[in-house]
Order: sequence, then structure tokens, then C-alpha cells
Amino acid sequence: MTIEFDNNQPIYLQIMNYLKGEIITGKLKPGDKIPSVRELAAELQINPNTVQRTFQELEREEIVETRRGMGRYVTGKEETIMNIKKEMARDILDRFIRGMQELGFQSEEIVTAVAENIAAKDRK
Amino acid sequence: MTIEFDNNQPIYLQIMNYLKGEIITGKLKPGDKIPSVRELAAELQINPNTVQRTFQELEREEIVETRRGMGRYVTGKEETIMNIKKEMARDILDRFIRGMQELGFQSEEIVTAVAENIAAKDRK
Amino acid sequence: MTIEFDNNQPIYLQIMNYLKGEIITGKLKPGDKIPSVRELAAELQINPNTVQRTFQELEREEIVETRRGMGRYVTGKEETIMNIKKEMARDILDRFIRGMQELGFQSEEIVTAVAENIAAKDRK
Amino acid sequence: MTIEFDNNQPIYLQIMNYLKGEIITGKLKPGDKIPSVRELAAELQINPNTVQRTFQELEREEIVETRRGMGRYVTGKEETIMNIKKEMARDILDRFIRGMQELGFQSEEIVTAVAENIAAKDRK
DNA sequence: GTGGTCTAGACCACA
DNA sequence: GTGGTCTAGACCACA
Repeated sequence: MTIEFDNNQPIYLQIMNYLKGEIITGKLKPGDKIPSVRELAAELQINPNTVQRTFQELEREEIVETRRGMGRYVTGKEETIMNIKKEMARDILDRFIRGMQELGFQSEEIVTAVAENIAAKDRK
Repeated sequence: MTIEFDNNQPIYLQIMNYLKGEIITGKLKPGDKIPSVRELAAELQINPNTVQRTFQELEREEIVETRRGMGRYVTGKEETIMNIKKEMARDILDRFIRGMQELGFQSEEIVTAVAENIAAKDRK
Repeated sequence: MTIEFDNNQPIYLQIMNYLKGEIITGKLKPGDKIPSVRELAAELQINPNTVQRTFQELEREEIVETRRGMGRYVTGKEETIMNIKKEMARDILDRFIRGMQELGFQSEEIVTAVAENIAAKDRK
Repeated sequence: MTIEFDNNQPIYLQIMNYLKGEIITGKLKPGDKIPSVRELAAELQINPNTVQRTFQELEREEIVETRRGMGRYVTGKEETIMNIKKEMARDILDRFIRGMQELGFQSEEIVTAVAENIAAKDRK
């Protein structure tokens, strides 16, 4: 497990997004144990406090559960995970469409732009 | 002129984006005078330093020009404006596609999602 | 026997309170044998160390007695049990009244709130 | 402003409860500025990080708002404050009644106990 | 071993 | 000045 940190976003958020991605795409499954604070801190070479913060946020979003003294686990509630995925997707979509409209793009132009752009990327 | 500020982004960036939007969509035209630091600060009820910073950045991007003693004006170079528009659009697009892919969406799913979502919004 | 564990309190305390409740309400009677550490740990699916700790505390409070080689038993001293009940009740009461006063409730309001709330629950 | 810290609860929670109390009872009013992280840390003689944590939690509960670079303020939404108060009261009440019932007390006994206990305290 | 809290102190972006 | 993030490291309760 490695994450390339980018300086424009807090580290704890980057780890959060990384883990959310792993969970949403099923690489981390419901009930799976996630690394301990110390383990992950050592692996990513960052301070344990930063990892701690990441985990607390994930817990607050109910994506992760703590079992006292036994470590942390991906939530068993698949529904929660599906909801997170939907929420994130809707969020990204809304922000995108709003952004394009603010730039003055018409509906069809937006759809075309996405289609072309993706096609171009897939060709690579 | 009012902007609903969102806490997750620096105010000066939010004003920048707002003004860029006004320019790109032609509500502010090349050569138009823009408000003074004091005026805008009073109107938006924010610190003049923040407005100052906004204008500095817009100047750095050559979207706005200062004429000594006469105030600030939207650049007359339409090409610059077109470029800004393209840049912003590409940025938004890239971020969007990357985000959706991280959530595990396939290319076609992304295009469909955009098309449907826009159609739904246009119906409203 | 099942306990719904709540993450904000140590498990051993939650088991203690559960067992105290059973004893105080007479479901476990003076002289009754209580389960062994292993049995209870297996049943509740928790670490035997945790159960051990629970029993130690109950012994310290003289609610439970160990008979060498024969297991643990609810104390025969009914007085002890009565005292525990009183202590627990006073504790709960004090915490409740203090809490409501901190929220700015007046004495009569507190009494009324309890009376109404209980009446509402009994109706269900 | 002084808080007597008690060792059984995290400091950040004790400050939170203190501030919530001040807000709910109207000593801190909607829109009031609350002390800065550094100020409060100095006053309570604790680490700024601990205060920071307190404030972040209050923000998450929407009791407090940050205005960038200008400090933090009690939320202007009086409704939010009322809701917090109601929630806290219901919580305390429920926990109390459940606790007494687990001890085997009947409904009338609970009401009587509260009434007597409060009367006794008021006499002091 | 595992998580939770806290101190001490630094550095940065923002207003 | 104000908040946000992070490091380094300690100590504790719990399992």
C-alpha cells in the first residue's frame, strides 16, 4: 500500500479518499480488518496522529468500525457503502455540471465534451 | 452582486472563480471596468486584503489589467479569455472523469450518467 | 444471554452493570452460581481477560464470591445487594438531576418532564 | 472562564459540555464570538490542539461557525441551539428512566424518587 | 497489541 | 491575528 501524496490537500484527507476508493471498488470488503494506526503510520511514513485522524473521520462517516482492543474493520453494512458511493458520485456530477454551466456551456456541449474526452483517454 | 461563500475554499479563490465566470460568459466584457478593492470589499463584506489578493491573481493570469489611477479593467485580449475558458473547462472535465473512475465507473457509465443527469435537470 | 455493547463504555463495565441488574432484580438470586470465565467469554464472544476483569470488580464490590474449585456465586448477603441497589439508584438520580440543571431546567420542570415521559412510555 | 477538569472524561469533551451549557442557557448568544484557539488554551492552561479539537467537534454539531481569519462564532441559527437542547434533555431523560427500570423501579417509584430528591436538594 | 488523549511546538494559508 | 495541519512522542485504558 502506497499513496502518492500531493501537497494541495491534507494528508489525512488523501488517505481517507484512498481508503474510501478501496472500499467502494471492493478491494476492501465489508468486515475486512484495516491496518492499525501504528502499522499504517509506519507504512506510509507519516505520524500516527495523522492516521488516527483519518480513521476517526471514516468512523464518523460509519464506513469503518472500531472493535475495542481488536482493531478497526470495514463496516458490515453494505448499504452504508452503497450510499457513500452514490453520494460521492452525485456530488462529483453536480459539481461538474454546475461548473460547466457557469462557464457558459450548453447541455449538449457538456455531454459531447465528456464523451469525446473519455474516448480520447481510453485510446491512450 | 452576492456570492455564497463556502468554507472549504479560500474566499479569494471563490471570488476569482466568480469573476472569471462573469467574464467568460460575457456578463463582464473585454474593457469593462471592474469595481475597486474598497467597493467590492464593502459589497461582499469581506476584508479588503482578500479582494486585493483576488485582483492580484487575476492580474497574474492577465485577465485583468490595471490602468494607473483609473482602476482595473477586464483585459481587451479576447484570446486570453478564450484560453482561460478552455483551461477551466479542461480542468473541470479532468477532475470529473478522474473522480468517477476512482469510484469504479466505466467509461460508458460515466457518459450515460452525465446525459441522464443533465436531461433530468433541464426538465426542471 | 446477550448484551448489546455500546462503544462509549468499556465492555467490562457494561457486563458488570448487566450482571448487577440481574442480581438486583432477582433474576440472579443470592447463592446462585454464575457462569465461568470461559463460558461467559464464549457466549458473549469477547476476550476472557475482559470477563476476568468483570468478575474481579464484582468481587471487589463483594457482590460475587469465589469458592475455591467450585466457581463463583452471587453473594449470600442480601444487605450488600440492597446497598448496591441504593448506590446505583442514587448515582443515576444525581447524574440525571445535575444534567438537567446544567441544561437550565427548573426543579418543577424536571419533575414534570419525568412524569410525562414515563406516562408516555407506559402507554406504549 | 474556568473549568474544573475531572479526570474521568477527556478534557476536550469537558470543554465542549461547558460551552454547550453556556450556549444553551443563553450566556453565550447566537452570533457571539467565542475565544480563539490560542486565547482559550492560554486561559485554561491546556494545549491549543486540545482546544482545536473541542472547536472542531462543536463545528461538526453546527453549534459554532468559523469565519475564515476572523474567529469562531456561536451559530446564528437559534433552531439548531433549541434542537441541541431538546436532544440533550431527551437523552438524559431516557438514560435515566432506562437505568431506574433496569434496577427494578416501578414508574411511580421513579417519579417519587425524583420529586423527593430534588426537594431535598432545593432545601439545602 | 490497539485505540484514545494529550502535550509541545512548528509551519502554512488566509484575512 | 486566526484557524488548519502535521510531527514527535508520551501515557493510559482496554482486550
